[in-house]
Amino acid sequence: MSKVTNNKIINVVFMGTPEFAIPGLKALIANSRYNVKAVYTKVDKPRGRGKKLSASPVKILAQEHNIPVYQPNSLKTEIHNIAKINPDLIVVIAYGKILPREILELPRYACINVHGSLLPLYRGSACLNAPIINGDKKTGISIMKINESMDTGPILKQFEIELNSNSNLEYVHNTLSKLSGQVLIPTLNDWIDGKLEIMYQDNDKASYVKMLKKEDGKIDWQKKAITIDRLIRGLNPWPGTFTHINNKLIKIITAQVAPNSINKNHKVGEVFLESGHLTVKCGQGNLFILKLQIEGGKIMSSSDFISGHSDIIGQILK
RNA sequence: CGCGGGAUAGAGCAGUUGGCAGCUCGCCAGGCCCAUAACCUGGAGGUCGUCGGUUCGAGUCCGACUCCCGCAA
Repeated sequence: MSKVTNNKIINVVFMGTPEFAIPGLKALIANSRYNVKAVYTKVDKPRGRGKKLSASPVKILAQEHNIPVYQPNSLKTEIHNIAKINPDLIVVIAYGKILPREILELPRYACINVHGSLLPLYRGSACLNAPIINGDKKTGISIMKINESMDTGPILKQFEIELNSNSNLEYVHNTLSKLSGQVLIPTLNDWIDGKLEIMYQDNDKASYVKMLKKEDGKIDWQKKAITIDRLIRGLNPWPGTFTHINNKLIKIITAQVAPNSINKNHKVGEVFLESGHLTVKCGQGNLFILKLQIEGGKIMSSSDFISGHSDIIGQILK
């Protein structure tokens, strides 16, 4: 064990795909102790209208810095290539693929993952959404050593942020993403310099969140207003929450639980006006709809919507 | 060439078989009331996305283009 800080350049392979991984990759690129030798990201997929091929944010950033980009379908065929790169460290942020054991064993400072929840809570891919949907008071990021199963490895460090009744997915995503960019380098430094004690996860307290499907955003008006509001905050802007009126799709962008004082005789899912707000009766309580989006239209405030659709008052959403 | 919807007043929308450009909200001026996200009267605000075609006449029919959006990924 040496007390002298190791100033040797750390060769890094970075693996990541979406916007969430960008601050972390930027931090690595900007720091002179780390040398990003290669970037792994998911293959370009047809996205958007017209099904045009589009590159991941991580790929675009890597190319801007002339870092070699690899996009294999499976990492199993890449073991040889990564061994050739001979990284001291592999950093994984939202890559979207499982790393085979042989790769885990390659770098001497291991494979380190930044996960968007306070593990052992919310292992899995919907880790950003789950705390909001469940109404948690806090969430955060866990920087951990990857082992063979999903998000179960020992934790190097955790960083918390607070949530309140207005926190939405966009806030959690942006805040945690930015936070990961700030804390990644100090944590890696401590790890490499042997200053960290790793903490094993308590499997009894663990939970797993499945990958979100579009259908998860369908609003069930039978549920409590507060539950629906959490769902809306936890799923927007992506994958979004929606309902139907007259067989037309309406996305609910933002809402707010209405005061308890309203207690009129409406059916569940019925739309009515209350103090100028577009309001929906829920299984318990009422929900003010603040912003929505109709098929083919842009996001608009509910008051704008009412201007041209006053006939929806009294209709039932389903 | 993945499927589909749309562009009309500041905002949201309607506009039938081509025939004077409309509605709700907002805005401006005035009025009313103890009072209101209330009501009354008056007013401003449009090259109907762009270009071309058909027609005596096009928001409306035909063609091309630009932009926006839902599905799907």
